[in-house]
Amino acid sequence: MTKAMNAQMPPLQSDRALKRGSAWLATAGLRPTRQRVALAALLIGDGEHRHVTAESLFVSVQDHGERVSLATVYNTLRAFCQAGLMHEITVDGTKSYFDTNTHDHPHFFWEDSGTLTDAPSEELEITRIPNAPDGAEIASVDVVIRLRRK
Amino acid sequence: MTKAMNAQMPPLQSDRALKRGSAWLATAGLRPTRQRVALAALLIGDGEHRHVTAESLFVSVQDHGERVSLATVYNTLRAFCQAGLMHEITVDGTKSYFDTNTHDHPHFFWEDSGTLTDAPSEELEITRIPNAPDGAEIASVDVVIRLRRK
DNA sequence: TTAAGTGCAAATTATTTGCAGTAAG
DNA sequence: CTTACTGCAAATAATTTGCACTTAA
Repeated sequence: MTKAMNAQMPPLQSDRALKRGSAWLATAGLRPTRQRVALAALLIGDGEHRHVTAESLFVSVQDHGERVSLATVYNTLRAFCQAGLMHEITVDGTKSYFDTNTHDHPHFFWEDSGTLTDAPSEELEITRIPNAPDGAEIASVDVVIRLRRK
Repeated sequence: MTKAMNAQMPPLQSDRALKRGSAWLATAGLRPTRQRVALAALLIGDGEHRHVTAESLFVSVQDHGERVSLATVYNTLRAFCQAGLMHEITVDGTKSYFDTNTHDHPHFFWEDSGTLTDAPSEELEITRIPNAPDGAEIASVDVVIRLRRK
């Protein structure tokens, strides 16, 4: 089956995953359409956090035999971000990454493969941060650790 | 004149600025063409560091009465980065920013205006950083402080 | 003289949007 | 029913590229 092909995005669309996906949508008041439930199940169906691009999620959903258009994947990811279910992360310039973990945390960016993963936030210690200039406040502090293969 | 219009990108193309620009190119072994010297003078002609996008630099150079095509601005910025004269910074997703300060330092990103400025690095204190996973080494640590107007 | 640089215009890539059809509440 | 969602195809936006022309060395 597609299980082996799918190491990076494996949550099967089991009943449990679908149920979790629907619940996740419900917390944000989003309509549980077939497409959204499928995407949600892939994203958080196994309880793990996940980093995807529109394209990678599109491939995943197809691997699972669901018909969802690429435009809908884009629109859905945008809807999830607006609803606060996900966060958009900018590291690459050419494409957008989306993270199901909405807490402020550092990332590893693997420059060779263009992969984004979580960095252990316990191992990051920022003891002082520049003050926001007058009239501004800090919205977020993005920390990206760029990695190159040794 | 254009001086007032040009608060963000003011280095006049004085002899001194042009000379500095040429010297800068020379340090990287880049051919001092008319276009490159003009762009270099705008970028580092007054000794200040600068954050530009291809588009903003294109507008600046035109304000100074120089004929340089947008494609050449793109190609030149890429050449400057490859030569190590500048650094590319990814914060926006839609466009690339280029910084004449090649030292690792934090940035403020003004979300409303899409402006990038330096944050005082003395005020940033990172006392611990996640180790690079096996087989990888840290290429850089990018810190972007996103600001919203209060 | 000759390899590198420049400038168009066309191509590419990621993403968004208009609009007619479909489905959730 | 009625309003939001979906899907296609066309539109955008930033950037790159092919190729004939120019210029620095």
